[in-house]
Amino acid sequence: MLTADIPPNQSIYIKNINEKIKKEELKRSLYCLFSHFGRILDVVALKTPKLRGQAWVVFTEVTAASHAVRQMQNFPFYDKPMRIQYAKSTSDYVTKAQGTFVPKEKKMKQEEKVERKRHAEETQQPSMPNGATTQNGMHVPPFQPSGQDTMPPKNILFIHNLPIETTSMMLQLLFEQYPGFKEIRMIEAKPGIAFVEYEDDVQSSMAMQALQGFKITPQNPMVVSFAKK
DNA sequence: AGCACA
Repeated sequence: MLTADIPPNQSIYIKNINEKIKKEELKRSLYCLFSHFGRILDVVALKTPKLRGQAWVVFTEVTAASHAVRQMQNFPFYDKPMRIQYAKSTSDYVTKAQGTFVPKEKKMKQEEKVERKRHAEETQQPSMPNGATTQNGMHVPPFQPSGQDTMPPKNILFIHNLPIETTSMMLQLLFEQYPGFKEIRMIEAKPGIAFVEYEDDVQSSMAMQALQGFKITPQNPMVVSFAKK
């Protein structure tokens, strides 16, 4: 089946994942990397011979999955570009929630198409060019694909739009929550910006996703990008 | 390349 022919699904299927990454770390990383697209219900990764190097991320909303498929396509993840498609079937997590779950042995023949809900979900979504507001009322700035046509991933983040009274201690409290944190660098002569260094670019990406748009004061959503060379 | 949920 042609990739483009797979109908939209709230679960995405990711392949070409670096197989050296341990399952639990992989799941955590995927969760961090994708959580800003929407609420994630489940992340599935198996290391069996047939399923290694692949994973599924289950969102609550098809539109979140659509954005993830487009914006994270080819994102360099542990040194390999992710290849993302919609999943071919509905996650057990959601069929269980819907009460339509069919246990493994029985689904030899799953012919009875559950097409009912399809068209309602395919309605094209305006692809948040100016950011979006989430269910909990938080404003999320537009996500800049950080791999391909903008800045390449880097272990150092560039932060701007900080309130001028920001101190490196304040930033440290925020950024040290994410693994691989090394240091904050600020320049006296240039208030409102900072550099944050992580051990590698996967870890810096996680922090970027997590803190993108974070407001130290209500007026200043911070803007996080990869530092230039 | 490979589409699962133990």
